[in-house]
Amino acid sequence: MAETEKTEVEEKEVVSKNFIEQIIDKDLAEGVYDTVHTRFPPEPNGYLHIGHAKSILLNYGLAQKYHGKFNMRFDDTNPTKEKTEFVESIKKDVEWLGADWEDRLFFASDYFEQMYEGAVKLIKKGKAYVSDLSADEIREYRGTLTEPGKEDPGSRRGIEENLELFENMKNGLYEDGAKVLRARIDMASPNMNMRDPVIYRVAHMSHHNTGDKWCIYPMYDYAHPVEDAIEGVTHSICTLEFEDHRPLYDWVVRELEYPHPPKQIEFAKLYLKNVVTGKRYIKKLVEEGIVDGWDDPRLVSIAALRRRGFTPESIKMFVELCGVSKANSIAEYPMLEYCIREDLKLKSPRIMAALDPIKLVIDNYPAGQVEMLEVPNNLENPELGSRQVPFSGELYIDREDFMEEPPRKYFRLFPGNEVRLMHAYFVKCVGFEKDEDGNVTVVHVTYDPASKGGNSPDGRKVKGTIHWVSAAHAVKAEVRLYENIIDEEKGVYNEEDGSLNLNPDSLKVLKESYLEPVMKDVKPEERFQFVRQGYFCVDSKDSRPDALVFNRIVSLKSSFVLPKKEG
RNA sequence: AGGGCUAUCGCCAAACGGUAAGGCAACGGACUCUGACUCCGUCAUUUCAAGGUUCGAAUCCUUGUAGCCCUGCCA
Repeated sequence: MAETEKTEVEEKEVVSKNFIEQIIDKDLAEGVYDTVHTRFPPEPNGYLHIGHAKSILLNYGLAQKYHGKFNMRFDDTNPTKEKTEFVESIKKDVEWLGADWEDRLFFASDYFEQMYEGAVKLIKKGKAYVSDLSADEIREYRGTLTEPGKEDPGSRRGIEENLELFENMKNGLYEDGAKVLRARIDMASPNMNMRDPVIYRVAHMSHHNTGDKWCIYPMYDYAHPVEDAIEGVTHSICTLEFEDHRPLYDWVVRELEYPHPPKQIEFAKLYLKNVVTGKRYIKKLVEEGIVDGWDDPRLVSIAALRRRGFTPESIKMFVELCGVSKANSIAEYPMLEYCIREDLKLKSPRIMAALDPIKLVIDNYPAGQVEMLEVPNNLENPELGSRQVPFSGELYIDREDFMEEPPRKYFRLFPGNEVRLMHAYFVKCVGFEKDEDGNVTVVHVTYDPASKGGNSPDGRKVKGTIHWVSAAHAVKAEVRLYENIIDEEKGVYNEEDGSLNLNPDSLKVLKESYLEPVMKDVKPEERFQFVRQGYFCVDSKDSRPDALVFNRIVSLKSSFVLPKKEG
């Protein structure tokens, strides 16, 4: 006991901190901050996917770990892209993942007044000016990656005039695009973001939150640091592509003289190999009816993962396994599969199901007899209790558990072979029937009554144990099996036309599977292991009490591969 | 000489000048009433490359190379 405790402590010490935690530790130690306050700031312009889960869980996890706070904030500064529909779906997804923002749900648009005042302050300091340049002209004046930009004529305006013009912008005197407010920084900066970035634009458009109150809207680079500062965020965590924006972020908090300026830290996004996350691609799949909406179980939106049957715990395990760094990287899907198997292993009951059923007839079983067998729900977790399973002389088994001519090392049913019916009896194959197409329809066996419970008193062994359901008692269900929607051989994108390389077999629907009778009262989102088949989840969208639908979340690992048939 | 960032096993990722953790995957084997689980074993003499500093380098220096990001009135 003392021994194991010691090793556990040692193992804990080995767990190293990621680079963000190291920065936070340093900040705390040096007194830069005395608390940790993070936030998840999505723009409500689409559905969240697995990549967002990393950001959500990272930010929430840090707040928890350091006993700090985590805010939920919608970064809704561009009314042309945002919809209330998305704020609702995002809230649902974040909640489902378990990231609790308590009473701190915010909208950037709630700060429009303060942002406006901040802009006025910049103008008064001579740090911002109104520009008359068109979008095209601004681009021209900006210069290129190798040449410096030119001064904007508006830059020469006096403070009073800028103040007046900016107020006019706010009051709706100008058309969209006629004027912008620019920060005065450095038109010759090697960092393009510092070449007098636009910080306010005119847009006469209704906003999902503020309606028609405003016709000028702040740009991300100006708005974001202000939002963070207002909320008391300490560590503003974002993705790598914003590294070049950090000097601007720092410029804003400095010029606005916030007493406790937040700090931006960038980390690498989470990508999954052979997975589509691009909005326009998914939109196309939905429109073409290739997938059943944004929550199609083959997709990796949070809603899709939820519908497929992934648990929040498994997603959390996955992002933690992936780690946090600044190196662009692509995780492999089997890592996610590992996490859901690991999470469900002890949590979910294990039941028997014949997905692609064929009849098994026990020739010597007393006609009409039914035995009730007591079967544990999870051998590895006794807390899950047990259930009654009816056994009779006519069962369904899976088609793949019988072969007329077995290859070497095939342990299941074939003429003359004896196997165990799980939790029941030894049976020996004595024959089979085929239809006119040559498909096996019925397998005939005889059973050994002495082997009840699954072992023979004479000590003889069988190599195979197969699952079954009693035909007369079985519950019929639809079962959907999934593969990657992408053809993994070819990769995600077609090199010629940029289209997706789709896997035509990504969805396999089994209309007539048979499950144990306990399954008849199952609820949406309930999860089970179907013995030897994988983990399954009751579909929340299509399943009905009288027409059950199951999604396979993930198959079980298997080291068994059918040898190729010679010839 | 535009700027910024990154490079450690097939994939992720530690190591912070003291002699390459761990996980996923894979492969052996044991166990097994799930060909699952579990267990045991194998899997980087070498860290993008080449030089240099040092008793000692993945870590420091030099010079290269490769990849990602930046020229929205998007975020």
